[in-house]
Amino acid sequence: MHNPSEQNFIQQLSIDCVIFGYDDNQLQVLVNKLNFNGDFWALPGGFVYQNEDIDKAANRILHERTGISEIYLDQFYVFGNAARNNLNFLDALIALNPQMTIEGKPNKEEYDWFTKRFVSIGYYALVDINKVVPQKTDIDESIKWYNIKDLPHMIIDHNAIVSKALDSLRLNLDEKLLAFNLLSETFTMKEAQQLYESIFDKPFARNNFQKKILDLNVLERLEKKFTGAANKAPFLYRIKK
Amino acid sequence: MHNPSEQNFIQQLSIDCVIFGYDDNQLQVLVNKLNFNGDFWALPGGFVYQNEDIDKAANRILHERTGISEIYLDQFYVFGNAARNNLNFLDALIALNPQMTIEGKPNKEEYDWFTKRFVSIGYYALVDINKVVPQKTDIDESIKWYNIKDLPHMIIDHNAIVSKALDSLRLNLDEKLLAFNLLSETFTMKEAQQLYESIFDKPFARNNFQKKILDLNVLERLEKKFTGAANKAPFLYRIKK
DNA sequence: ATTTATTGTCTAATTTATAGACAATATTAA
DNA sequence: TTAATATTGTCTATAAATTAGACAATAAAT
Repeated sequence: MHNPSEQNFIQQLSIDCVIFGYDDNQLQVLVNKLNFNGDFWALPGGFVYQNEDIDKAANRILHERTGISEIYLDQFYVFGNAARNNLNFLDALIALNPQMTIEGKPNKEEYDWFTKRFVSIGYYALVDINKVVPQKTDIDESIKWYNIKDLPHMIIDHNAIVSKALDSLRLNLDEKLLAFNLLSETFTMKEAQQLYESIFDKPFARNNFQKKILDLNVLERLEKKFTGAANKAPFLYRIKK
Repeated sequence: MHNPSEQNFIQQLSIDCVIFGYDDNQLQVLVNKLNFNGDFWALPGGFVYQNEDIDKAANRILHERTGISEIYLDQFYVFGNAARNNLNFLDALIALNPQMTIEGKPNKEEYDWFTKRFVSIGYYALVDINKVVPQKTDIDESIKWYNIKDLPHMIIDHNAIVSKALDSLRLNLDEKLLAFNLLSETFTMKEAQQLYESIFDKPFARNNFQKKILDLNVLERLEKKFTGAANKAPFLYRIKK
């Protein structure tokens, strides 16, 4: 990425994406570690070009980091406290990374651009974790899935952003049939139930969960899935076309 | 208001407020008519100072136009299409208001500031219409309550903003007990029911509505309200302290 | 053939929501 | 003074939805 202060972005406006996946019976969130000395973690984010819809910008950011698009993505909240800026983060970063400075001083334009107060629009995305190969950008040392219960401490308010995104996910899960975006194309009822249990962090009764999901009338039943386990094989389901 | 391009606002970011009231058995929205030649209506809105939380900015805007604060106010959506700007509106305004130009040209800084693409954060507020005396600012010719079913055609996407605000109001009405913000301090059950009916634009059964509301366990019953009508006098209620 | 763990589904019990009914009552009309 | 009228408050009956309990079906191991 080039110096954003030289690009045609809207100033002081950013987008932060909470990209949810599901693996290992747990909700996962895509987090990148910044490619600098020091342990700086951040949500995938970016800025909005002057001629770009904010939804398109969020899609672009999602595509950059996951290689996929046309995925469920929705804004959920705007984080706009006056004190919300990169000052502390950037000073810590520069202190640990003298190569960023010229004769001891950071690039002034870039520093000024970054350290202003930012209003950030939070988007959350739901992806099939098997379809995503997380992509580093040149500011990333790594980008990885983290169990939502075991996230690293991230910069600024990014941990709070994840928390708010989870609230929104829970609120909208049923109404917008969001859960199936997190599963593979075909799945068993047990997998769907475990996903619900991990999202809401509470158990569901098996018999009634199955009824509730089937009563949605959005799934079609496919062949059985023989797992080799010593019991009745479950059916596979997928969303009706 | 001074030329906003000379003030310390965040650029290209605005706030638009959908201020809901309730009167005449109908939801009402506060709309101002701009103090220029031509019929330009707009939602109360404004910009965010560099050192101001976005929630504080929304509160300030609300207070400017209604004289009240500490009222229910919440962000509900961000409107951020790339094509979202004041260009058409401002050109129409200038064409009808030659006094805005100097030697046929508008103030360039102000014009440039206003005609950029704006990302607008939508807030909705719920007020007791009896406590509000709508306040003109110096850009307003008038500011008035309009029946939500009979709003004027407003600038840019303000009519769509109201529509989205109403969706959010309906979604959150029960969960956050929002309705009582729209009523006077004391009210009858019938008034509460009529409010619900106007918000959802559908009838509620009287017996079950009363049960539902009382089962919320948030109201206390006061004395009867003698209206002079030839029938049993209804009780007054208010929110428990 | 028997055992085991899990799945799919049925029915019963409980809770919640909706509909119907009626007594209470503030005023008007007789 | 009494009856009529319109509306309010609340009760009960019915219907619908949710939750809990039960059991047959079955894939593989014993």
